[in-house]
Amino acid sequence: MALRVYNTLSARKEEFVPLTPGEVKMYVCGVTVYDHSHIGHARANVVFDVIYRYLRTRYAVTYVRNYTDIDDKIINRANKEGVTYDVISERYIRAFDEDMERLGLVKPTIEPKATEHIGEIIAIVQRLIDKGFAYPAGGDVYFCVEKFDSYLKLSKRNLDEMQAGARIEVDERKRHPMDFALWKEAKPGEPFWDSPWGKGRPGWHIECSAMSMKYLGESFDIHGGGKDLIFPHHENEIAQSEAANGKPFVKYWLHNGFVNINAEKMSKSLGNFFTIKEVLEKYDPEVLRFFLLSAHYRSPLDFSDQNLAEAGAGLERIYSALAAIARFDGEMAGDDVPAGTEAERELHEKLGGFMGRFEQAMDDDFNTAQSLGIVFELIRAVNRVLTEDGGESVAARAMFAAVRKAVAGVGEVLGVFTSEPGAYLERIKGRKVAGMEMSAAEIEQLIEERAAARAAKNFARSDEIRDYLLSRSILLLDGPQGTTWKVK
RNA sequence: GGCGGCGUAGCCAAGUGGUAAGGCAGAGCUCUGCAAAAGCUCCAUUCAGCGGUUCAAAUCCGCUCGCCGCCUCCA
Repeated sequence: MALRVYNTLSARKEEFVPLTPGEVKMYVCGVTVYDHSHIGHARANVVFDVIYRYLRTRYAVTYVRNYTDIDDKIINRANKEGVTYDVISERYIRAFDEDMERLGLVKPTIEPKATEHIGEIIAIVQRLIDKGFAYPAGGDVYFCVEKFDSYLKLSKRNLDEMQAGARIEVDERKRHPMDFALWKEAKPGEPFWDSPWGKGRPGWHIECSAMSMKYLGESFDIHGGGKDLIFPHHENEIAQSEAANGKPFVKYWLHNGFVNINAEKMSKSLGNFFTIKEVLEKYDPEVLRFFLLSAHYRSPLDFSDQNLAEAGAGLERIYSALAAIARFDGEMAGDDVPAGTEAERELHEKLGGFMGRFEQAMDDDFNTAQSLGIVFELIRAVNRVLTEDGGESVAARAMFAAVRKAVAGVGEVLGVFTSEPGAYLERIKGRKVAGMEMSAAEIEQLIEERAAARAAKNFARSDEIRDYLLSRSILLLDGPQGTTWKVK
């Protein structure tokens, strides 16, 4: 089945056909590095990480994700701290890289920095001036939006209406209020690069045009970012790039939805944001990732403790099942092992359609929420075989091996289920225990005491211990191999 | 004011013309000394509301209500 993606430019789902068969060139706007990244950044980056991972299974993908390492906010922060701009940008590039690594993102093919492409930026600005799309004004250079006919085709607005609602301070040197800066003259004390228009630095949007053009060419397949970048950032990128090159810039524009807090957008200006660092102190990175993929990437996603806890419960259910089948070291035996019981037949059926259904979900505009539902269905079938038949049969063992392989395959695309199941469960347990007043050793000791009481049929004492532990959120699980415990 | 999106069970969330996935929570049963976990069964005659198109609509169209986003830096 063919991959279909929602293209912001056409405002609908389209079949994905790369410009060059077999190859995909993809650019995603990274972060402006002036502070720690928050959950909204986590979502955008995880979403495009999954898109990249999925595309990789079918195409030779070149994935570029930039760092915008020169900008007003970086300069402001540097001034506040009394350091140079690059101290700030380097610090937060490291912080971003750390966050992304913890969230299990694969590295893009290329991670260029704006400041390393000043020459390319100047060349484009010059070309735009030569072609009459831009004009110098003082030490600034502006892009002339009226010269670019299809301006606002991505955000689907029109210039006149924009003016009516605009609250921007109009610079006298601009010919049209919506003209935007390609190059900004350096004020005293600001970092600068030499240019034909004097000392200055790039405007906000031009760096993405320069870097995408350099690494992916004048026309490429996919450009991504958060919904809030549609205007003005991506709109202006289109204007600059298409005016300079005289050809279509990007074929498919993909935009992810916001992370909300109480149904409101998480943002710096509202002050209602959580940094990735803070959240990872409380939740396992894989739980956060699982949560971010539990909704379709274009939908808004409400961030709350309850929702994170639910994601954690779901992920734990999957890992528990994987841990339960880990002890069966069955071999892959193909489809020819006859399934005996009804539960085995059900598992066989779920297993047979699994990868196809997963791909179908992902082919429909990267529907990760649906794909997780498919995983849960498989897991239930596994658990059923486990409880009803014990999972000892040759057929069951063979299917368990296939389940492990299938889940690993899905995990490779989604970037979850990548831990060894037992290790994951221990990790989660350890995280919960760390926040409690009881140590694991104390718990183990009480469990031993309870085992002795049970052996002596002293159920009153046995239950007393269990209730006591339960009051401390410790749940006991009696199994054939003895008693284990987990934190509620 | 302009443009855009969303509203599916107690909660989260798929489904965009063919008769409501999945998860969390909850109830009953099996298992168990009793529990827990797991499994099984149940849990939306209905998709914000009202009209319309259609053999058929949560899905298409119109209107109403509610929420949100962009138009200023933002993932």
